[in-house]
Amino acid sequence: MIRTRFAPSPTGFMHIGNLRTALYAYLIAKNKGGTFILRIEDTDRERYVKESLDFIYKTLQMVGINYDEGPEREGTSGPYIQSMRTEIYQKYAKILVENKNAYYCFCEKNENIETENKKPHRCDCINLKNPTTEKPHVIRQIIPDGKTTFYDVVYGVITVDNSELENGVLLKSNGFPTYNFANVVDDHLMNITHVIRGSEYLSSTPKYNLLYNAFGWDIPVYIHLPLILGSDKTKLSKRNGDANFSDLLNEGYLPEAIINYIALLGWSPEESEELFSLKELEKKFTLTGIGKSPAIYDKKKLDWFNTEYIKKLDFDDFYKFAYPYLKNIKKEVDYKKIASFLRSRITFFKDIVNLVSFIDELEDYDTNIYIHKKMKTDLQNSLISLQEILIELEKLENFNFDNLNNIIKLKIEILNVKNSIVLWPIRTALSGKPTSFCGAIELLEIFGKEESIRRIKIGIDKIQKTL
RNA sequence: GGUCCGUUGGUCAAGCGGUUAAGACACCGCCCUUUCACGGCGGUAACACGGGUUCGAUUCCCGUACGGAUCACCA
Repeated sequence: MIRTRFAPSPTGFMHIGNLRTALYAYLIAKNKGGTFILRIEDTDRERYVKESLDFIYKTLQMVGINYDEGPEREGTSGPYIQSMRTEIYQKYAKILVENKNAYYCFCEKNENIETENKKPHRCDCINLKNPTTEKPHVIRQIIPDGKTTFYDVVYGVITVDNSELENGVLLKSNGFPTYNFANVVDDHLMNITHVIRGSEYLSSTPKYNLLYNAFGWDIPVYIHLPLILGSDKTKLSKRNGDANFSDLLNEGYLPEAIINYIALLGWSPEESEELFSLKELEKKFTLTGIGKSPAIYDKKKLDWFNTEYIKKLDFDDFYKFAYPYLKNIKKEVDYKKIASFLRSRITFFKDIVNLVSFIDELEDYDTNIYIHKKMKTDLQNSLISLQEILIELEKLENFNFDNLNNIIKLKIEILNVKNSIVLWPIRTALSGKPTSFCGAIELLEIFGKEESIRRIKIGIDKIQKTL
């Protein structure tokens, strides 16, 4: 039975990289009917940010990643918040001291870190005969001589010389465990079978193995995930594309689109299909599909997923999301009709604002937009079309699609011209824009008699002035 | 700087000794069409470099270059 966990620390926003780690851990468990656990690693009291816990819960909930065990959802090995387990870590740290796999250390905290010529911490505290534990101290791991080899599912066999490894702190002087230690203890106590985390932990993995060995515990399966980089190939940041879940939501991305996109950042399915719901991902996820080279986060593709998911929305949901933007239209128009035209034309719901702006206000426009090579229109024939159609519109009472369609078809026949020579000028006069979300007849219907005639007259007037 | 990891089109990526080197996004063109969009069809574009191994290397090995990670009483 597979048991995986997502173990975020509540120190900030839910970053896209973290979300992907959560997603993969979830998928790896669910693909095999396993258990997915959420564990909060809040052992750093200084960096603790209260709101970030909410971000974590809310994000997972919104994207549909439900944990089987975790805070508020206790399973067999809780509590799942590390700050509530400090005695456990202290107990296990003492066991290691008794084992001679750890020792009390009274060294000063290493504040100024030099990046060059760093030597792993080794100190004489290890030789102290009867350390007085009343004095401030930490407990450090003892790194034996030799080499450590481990296997990672995506990166393969990796060997590191132990001299590279530090006698790392296990228990801080304030009694809290460090990440490394709490992580190992909890993963064992919670029976985690597969450890899924970012590849930045690759180089500290040997220390974990040494810890497992010191306790005589089984080593879990390691699955390190390639990094996600920004557009400039450096670590994601505000400058190169940013990416935390709530920002993306605010920008107008749907949770389904975000999940689908990040699922494909570092993993590829066996078939070439790319549009997957969470449920489908659960079925299709494979360890062999995980790549090892870093992926660059590119919003262009996310945009595409978003337009796809918007198109997939059923009309009622689409309308629900579109309504806040549609209701800002002052003119009395048929929102649902407009919404139906918008469906395949937006990447974000906020795009509606610009697409629809001409409805309330006919902006001043250049008569050049009447001239369209492919539509075979120029100012002269546009003028004639508008003048001719105006006469008919003034006679027509009910501006419904069929009526409008009939008189326009008839007019086209009488004038004996290409459809577009009549339709393009109408569309242009009504919208005042080179493009619009629907065509001439639909616009006439939306605007109704009075406004349609007003705009066509403006168009006629403008063209006459230009000529 | 030490150690570890990576390198297929602009981006995501298949490939796992012999292929016309998939597919997706983006871009361009054509078709459809009353504009735009949707949809359909097509196109441009890649194996970082140098040595090996091999009958044959994108694929295996070794260097080089470039990129990244890590080296905290942070996770």
